[in-house]
Amino acid sequence: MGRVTGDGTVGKALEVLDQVAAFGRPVRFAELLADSPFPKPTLYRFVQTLTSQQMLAYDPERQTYSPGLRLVRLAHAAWDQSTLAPMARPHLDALSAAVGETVHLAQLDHAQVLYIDKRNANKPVEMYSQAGKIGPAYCTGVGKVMLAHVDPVVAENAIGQQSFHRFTEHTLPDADALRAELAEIRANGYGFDREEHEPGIICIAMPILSDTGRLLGALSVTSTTGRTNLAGLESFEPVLRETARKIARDAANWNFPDYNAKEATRM
Amino acid sequence: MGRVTGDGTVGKALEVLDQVAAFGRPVRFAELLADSPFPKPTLYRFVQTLTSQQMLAYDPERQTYSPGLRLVRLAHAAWDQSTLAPMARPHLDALSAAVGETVHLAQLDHAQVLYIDKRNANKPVEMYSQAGKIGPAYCTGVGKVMLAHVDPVVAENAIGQQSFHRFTEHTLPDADALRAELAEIRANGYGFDREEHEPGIICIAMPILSDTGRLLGALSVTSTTGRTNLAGLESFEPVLRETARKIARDAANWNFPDYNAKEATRM
DNA sequence: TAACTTTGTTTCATTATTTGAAACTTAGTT
DNA sequence: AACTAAGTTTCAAATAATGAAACAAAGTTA
Repeated sequence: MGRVTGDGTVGKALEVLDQVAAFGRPVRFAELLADSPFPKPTLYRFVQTLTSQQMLAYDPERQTYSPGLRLVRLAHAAWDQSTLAPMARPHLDALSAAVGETVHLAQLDHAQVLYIDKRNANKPVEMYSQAGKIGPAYCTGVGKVMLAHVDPVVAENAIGQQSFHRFTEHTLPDADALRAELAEIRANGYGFDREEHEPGIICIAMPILSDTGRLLGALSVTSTTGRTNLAGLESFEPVLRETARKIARDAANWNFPDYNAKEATRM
Repeated sequence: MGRVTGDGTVGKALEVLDQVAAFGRPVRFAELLADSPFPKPTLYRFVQTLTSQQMLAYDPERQTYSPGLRLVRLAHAAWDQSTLAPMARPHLDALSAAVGETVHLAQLDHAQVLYIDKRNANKPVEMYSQAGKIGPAYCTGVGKVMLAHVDPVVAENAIGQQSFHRFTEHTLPDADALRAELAEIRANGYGFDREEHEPGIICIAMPILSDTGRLLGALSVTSTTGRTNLAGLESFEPVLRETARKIARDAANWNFPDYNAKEATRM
């Protein structure tokens, strides 16, 4: 299943890392090999290298590999430096308290939705379980509002990569339906998920835009058809809009051009 | 500051990734170069490759690099597959409710403590902020109980890597003091942090051991000298021990030898 | 016990990639 | 216009990756 990796040895090694992560459970060398574009010794050395680098963890008893702890360390830095999450946190807390429903914060990653934070109304803990999770862009509220507001070239590219798998009878069936929906979202300024991903699950989603109009991420409030309906969710629009604005404001001030803090040393 | 990387090109690229993560803020190419063992074009290509692989994110406006979103995706898999966190979660919830204080779940990573989950008694949200964080082993409760119960070769190696920076007047000053403390912890079965890392902060820590005695991780309950003392914390010992036992039990059953689930395909 | 099978590991000549001094480009000074 | 600093490209030499084949170890079957 040779992908068009490029990027030399490093790219290939990372492809192996993705493969292990995708298995979702400890995996044996032979299982990787059966699905690998690489010949046996090549794959073997990649796995050895990644393990020695703590990017993979090896269980000698079961002879299995899993994603390694170094990834958790590195991701902590990524989450803290490269996402909206740290500065959005207090605003998410407030939003969650205000609406009393599950709240998501997401960013666009490649052509997918990456959830970077979450508040679960009732039991407010379940978090890392969601942060880092990815979802489809074409059938989630946050996905659609982000596609609607991102650079058109990026959007078209992303649209071309959607699977348009029909999760429910309300799932948008193809690229044209999605494009029409995106136009409507642009007109309104926000969007809905009308049971397009899971039956009974609806949400209202709001883009987070910088003052120059650049897409930063998206917020959503999720509920069920048993508890409310789209009109009910629409009543959250003002607080959602305000929260998005605050996050965008804080985001503008955060990337502190603080380049005097650490002076270049030798050279 | 050339480390003994080894592992060829992949190892070097990951070293660069660590360097970017360590900066803790968006960083320019020249800043990396000033602190890099690699010559300019070599570092340049690593950064290019990592960026193209989404392991780094590039901000063209500011010409800065940060850890990339792919790390967040990968870490989600790592956290879910390679840590105690998923199966420990309900037990942590229960423990947190029982003791009403901040609770940590940690694992040993290399010679450091890696916090993989947390319950904050009062405001129970603040999580990913802690998951992925690392801490010193020689002056934290979880660090010491883990060093006390891990394979002696690993422990000695880890002891050799501790900095023994004197955070407070109670910080253990050197390897010998630490070894004595570890012996005492082994005798008791659990340990304390006696304001060794931060003044006023104390904790009781309990190792999580498999039925064969292998170290899996550690739990701790943290409080302040204002609210309680070591004797007060010691009253949590039974519930801590029981929680550790339950997590170990679930851990034994989880690594489902489920190798019929996905059959190797071609080959 | 011996033959077979499966899985994991090592070898080594060939091939392809990485390497880095130097040169070049671009943008921002002075 | 001359200078400077940061980023980018070039290309021959040095190095590392490659993978067919052989090997070792563990488990299975006869």
